[in-house]
Amino acid sequence: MSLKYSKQRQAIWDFLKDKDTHPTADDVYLHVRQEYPNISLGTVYRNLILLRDLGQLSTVDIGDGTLRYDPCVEEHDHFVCTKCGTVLDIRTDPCEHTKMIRNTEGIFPGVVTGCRVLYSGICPSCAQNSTDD
Amino acid sequence: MSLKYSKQRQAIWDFLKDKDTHPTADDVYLHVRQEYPNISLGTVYRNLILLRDLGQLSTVDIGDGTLRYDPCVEEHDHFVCTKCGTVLDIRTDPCEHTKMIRNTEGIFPGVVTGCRVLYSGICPSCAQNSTDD
DNA sequence: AATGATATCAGTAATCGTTACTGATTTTTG
DNA sequence: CAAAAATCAGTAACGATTACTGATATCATT
Repeated sequence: MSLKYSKQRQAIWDFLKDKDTHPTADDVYLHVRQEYPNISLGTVYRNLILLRDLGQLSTVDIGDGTLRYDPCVEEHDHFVCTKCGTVLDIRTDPCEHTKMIRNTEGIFPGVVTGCRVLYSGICPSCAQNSTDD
Repeated sequence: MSLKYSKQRQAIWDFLKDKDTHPTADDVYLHVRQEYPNISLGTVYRNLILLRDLGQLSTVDIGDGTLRYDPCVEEHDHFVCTKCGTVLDIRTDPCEHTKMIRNTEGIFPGVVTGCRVLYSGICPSCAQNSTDD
C-alpha cells in the first residue's frame, strides 16, 4: 500500500496500528525514538498528518489541547475519564448517529452531515479502585 | 453578585452575556479594547477563566485549536459549519442526553456522567447562499 | 479621608502543541 | 549509475494560552 518506503513512517504506523489507547503525537515520538533514536518530532507530526490525510488513521480531540491519534477510522464515539484522563472507545449502534442527525435536522434549518459524541465519567479502572478503599 | 469591581471584567461580561455567536478570547479582546484601549489580552483570558470557574459561562471546543466562550451554562449541543466555521447552538430535547448516557452505560462498564455532542454540516446561511447560484 | 490588605491590572515573557522551513540524505525511476 | 523525487533530522516559527512582574485600584477599618 501507500507505505512504500521510509522506515520511520512504518515504525510510526506499526506502533499505532493495534493501539486503542489514543496516543498523542508525543507518545508516538517517545516510543518510536526507542527504535530510531534520532527521529524528529517534526517527522512524527508530518507522518501522522499524512496518514490521516490518506484516511489511514483518525484524530480525536477531547478538548485538553492535545490531539490523540486513533488507528480506527470507522465512526465511533469516545469516553474520557475525568479522573485519570484515559480515552476509551464507545461503539453504540451505528444507526444511533443517523437518528441523532435526522432528529437534529428536524429542529435546525441547516444541513447536518456528521456528529461526534464525547462521553465523560469514571472509567472502569478508576471505578474499581475507588470501591477498593 | 460576584462582579463587585473591575470595569474590565464587567465589560468582558457585558460583551459576552447576550451573545450566541461563541466568540473566541481574541474576539472578546478586540471588542473590549474599543472601550478600554489598553486592556491586556492576559486580562481577558484571566477573567474568562475566572468567570468559567464561577460557573457564569461555559467553554466550547470545536476542535479548531481555539476555545469559544458561551454565556449559556445550561447543557446544550453545538453545530459547526464546515464552510464558514460558524458555531450555532443546538437544543434537542434535554432527556436525549439522559437516554444516550443510559444507553451507553448499558454497553460500557464505567460510570457515565456527561456527554457533549458536536454536529457538523452546512449552516442555514451557507446553505442559502449555495442555492443562489 | 488615611491605612493596610487584597484584587486586579497592563505588559511581557514563557509554555505548549503544532507547523513550516532548511539543506542533507535516501529512495525510486530510467 | 545518474537525475528526480520523496523523506529525513534539526530547528525555527507560530498561535493560543498561561505565568510572572511590579504598579494601580478597590475594599474594610478606623
